[in-house]
Amino acid sequence: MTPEELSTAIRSALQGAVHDGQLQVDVPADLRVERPRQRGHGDWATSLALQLAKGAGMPPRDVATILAERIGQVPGVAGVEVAGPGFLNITLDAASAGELARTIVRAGPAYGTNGSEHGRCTNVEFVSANPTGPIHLGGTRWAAVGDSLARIIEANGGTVTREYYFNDHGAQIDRFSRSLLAAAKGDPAPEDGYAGDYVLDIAHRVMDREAGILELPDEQAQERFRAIGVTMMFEEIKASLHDFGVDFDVYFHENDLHADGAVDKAIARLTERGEMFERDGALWLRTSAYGDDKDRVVIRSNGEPSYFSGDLAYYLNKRERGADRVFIMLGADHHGYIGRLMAMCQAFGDAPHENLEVLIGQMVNLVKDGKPVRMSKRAGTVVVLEDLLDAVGKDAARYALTRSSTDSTMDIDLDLLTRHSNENPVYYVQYAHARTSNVARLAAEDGVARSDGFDPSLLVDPTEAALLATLGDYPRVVAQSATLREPHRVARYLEDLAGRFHKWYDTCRVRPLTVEDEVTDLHRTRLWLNDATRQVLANGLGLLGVSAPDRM
RNA sequence: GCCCCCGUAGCUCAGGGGAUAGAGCACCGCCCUCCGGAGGCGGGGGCGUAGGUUCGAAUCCUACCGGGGGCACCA
Repeated sequence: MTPEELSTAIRSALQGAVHDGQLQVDVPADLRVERPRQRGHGDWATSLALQLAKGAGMPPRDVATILAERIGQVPGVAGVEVAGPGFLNITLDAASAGELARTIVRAGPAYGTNGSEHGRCTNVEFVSANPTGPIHLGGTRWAAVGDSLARIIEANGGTVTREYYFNDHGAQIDRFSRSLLAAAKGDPAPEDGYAGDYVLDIAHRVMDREAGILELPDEQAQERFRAIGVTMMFEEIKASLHDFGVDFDVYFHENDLHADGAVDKAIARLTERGEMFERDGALWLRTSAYGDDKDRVVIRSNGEPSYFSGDLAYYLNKRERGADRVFIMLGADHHGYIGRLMAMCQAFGDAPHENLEVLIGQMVNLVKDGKPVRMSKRAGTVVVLEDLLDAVGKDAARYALTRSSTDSTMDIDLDLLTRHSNENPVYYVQYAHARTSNVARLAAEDGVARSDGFDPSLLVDPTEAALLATLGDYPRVVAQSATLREPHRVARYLEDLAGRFHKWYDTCRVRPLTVEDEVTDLHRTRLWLNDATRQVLANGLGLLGVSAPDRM
């Protein structure tokens, strides 16, 4: 029995009590069972009676008693107990609980998925780092989290477009190309330019590609450096993201919005809607009408479009390409941007926080010996995606960046990058998966086969009940991670599951102790449970973009 | 001044109102003649402060304290 099935059964029990006049309450829309923290409080618990007591005009324990009697009749429920102020603690019979192992194995990769996002197309824009250098830690965090979130929404049945906004239009590109030119000439980097070995590296590669580029007049040379250098940088970013397991469906160039008239179109649309106005020689969007602090310039008084103009066009473009919902993931240093983006959304006639969501992630700090380290090119403490990848590998890097909430600033310890340590919880989870693989392999050698027997009533060990209950939680974790946009919940869940598995493994053998011992249904049934665990670990790790190794 | 995020164990962090607040790491002590000890068992220690809402608050609200990040005709 899955927790969903149990919840449904409880709902029926409640409806029955209402129907028979035992209780006079509204049946709540959200009715669910929870895993009690304490052992001894049953397999599942609900505080339903406590919630209903007031409306029913009865003491909570009386409500609980009425419900307990009815829930106790549900097939598969071994016992119901009224506890404390009115909790209902429910124990399933082993057979009913154990059936879940077979359900999971049969569902395979589909276990935990659902259709709640079916028919909805979400455009997820993340990373979007400027092509003026490698991806820093902040962008790396978004790469991991954004890709996971995309996977999770897909697991909820949604269609996702992963999108990278490639900012190749404005002043920072000029600074980058001037920096390349300066580096090529052996001059120091411009005041407001970019420094670092990678600039010199790109400059050299541009010169290799285009011999004689330095013979050109500065202006033309700079333009060549821009065109070639930006493309090279872009390819590098793409390649390192790929190595990180993140591939975008669309790399969108800001330049195109300006070149193909998309900006003009967006402005025309907003003008039609009466949202634009002129002041001081500039063209403005009246974002203050929709909650923004102030109005925002779209075309500057010098005739140049502002950065914001690209956002207008880009949003419209995404919607016209079929996105029902647009996610934009930004660093905390951009939180001040939310107001104008939401106002823009509304100005287009869309629903803010429905058609558009801005997800803010806090910063990543570099730490050494518990002390913050400023990222400094001179000190060699700039850490980029490749550094993290080289140091700990894709799995550990992605896991570490995904396992905590994006609401918290994150510290990355510099020592981790040099120590190659096994402290990462990812190994705990991966090891559990490797163990399940090992057990399955050895069981097969011993002639233990799932197909020969399955008797879930044999799964009576407390560690088996705990493992089963945790396995049953997985679908809700996937659903909740999606609705809250919080991939870290999957990671935390996997750590819990891995722990339950390790404890079970320590207590319950899947294979006979020796070759002389007979293979029984207990062994076979436990193999089902082992394989179910393996499946869920693999499914969950997949959502994080982390591999599920058979050996470590 | 205004806005956003955070403050939970020595450290890094989970805990979207529920029972005795958890995990990893670190520290101490144990556990395979038995599926991989990258494991398991036990121990010490914690919700920034003060109010409020609630049968019940780490969780919701308010104020304050502390830390981080923002408040451009820059991108």
